[in-house]
Amino acid sequence: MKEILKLSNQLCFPIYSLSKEISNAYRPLLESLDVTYPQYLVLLVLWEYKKLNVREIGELLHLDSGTLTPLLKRLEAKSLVNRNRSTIDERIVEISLTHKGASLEESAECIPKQLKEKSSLTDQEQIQLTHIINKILNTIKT
Amino acid sequence: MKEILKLSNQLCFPIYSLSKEISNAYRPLLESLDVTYPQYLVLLVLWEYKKLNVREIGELLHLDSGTLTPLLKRLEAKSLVNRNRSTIDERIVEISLTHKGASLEESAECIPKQLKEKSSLTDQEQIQLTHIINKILNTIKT
DNA sequence: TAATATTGTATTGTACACAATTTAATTTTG
DNA sequence: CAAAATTAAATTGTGTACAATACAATATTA
Repeated sequence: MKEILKLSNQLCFPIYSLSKEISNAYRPLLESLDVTYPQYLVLLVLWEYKKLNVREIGELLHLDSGTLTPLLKRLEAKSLVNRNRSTIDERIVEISLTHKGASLEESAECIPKQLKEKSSLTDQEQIQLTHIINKILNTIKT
Repeated sequence: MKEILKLSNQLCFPIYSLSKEISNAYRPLLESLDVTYPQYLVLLVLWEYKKLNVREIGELLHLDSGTLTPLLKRLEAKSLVNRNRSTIDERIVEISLTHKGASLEESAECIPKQLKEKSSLTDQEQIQLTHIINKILNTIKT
């Protein structure tokens, strides 16, 4: 058995596991909002930027249209967002919050703190972690 | 706009992005083996442990039967693993490597180094990262 | 030992995630 | 200005991921 191929020697695996566990940790917190974790991320950027088209959301969240189109349709079905084709450039679909979607921000406010408590990290560790991850992200992109 | 809900203030998001980018970074390297990243993880544990049942693989990789059953069937269809129901306890399905699956380890040997180069991390940073991630993983599990 | 509980896997349903392709609209350029 | 190139979404197909459920086999216990 090649030592280098042992699971415990893979850097990728803890990251992969952690990402899944984070989604799982969000699930109960997002239940009251009736959204999934990726849907919550879309709401986050819409609360921040008010109005974005599909491409812009994809750039912010690193998601492509094959993921976003059905996800946004589900948010639309829940009356959380509006999907409107731009009249200036009809290729573009503008996504905006409905009143209901915008008002959900109030209920979401308590979520980040709850997650941070679950993570049990010190501020120092959180800064280190973000720094290292961003370093990888900046170089890994082909 | 609540500052705490800004995307850039979320710890979860870089982890989520990084996990996806790692899968993407593996894709071209795994193409020659004709496996996906989760399939590669299954092969990793099989190369290490030789023989595991479905439950054991799930515990090692934090995956449930709903994910593993079809994934293992795909590996079986590629003639990389055998699925055999245990004669001692017929509920158990033992997963073992075929000759082809075992021999793939040779070709995989070069992959971890290539990934590590893509990450551009120093050994020190890699240790820090693993440490912090494991700290979160140990506490986040409900 | 018969009734009950637990265990291990499979199945079903919903929701990402991304490659590849398609379609329509806009821009570029010859 | 028309042909070609580019752009933005949507669609299709494959493959995870997980909750919930089903089901059969084994273990427990009254």
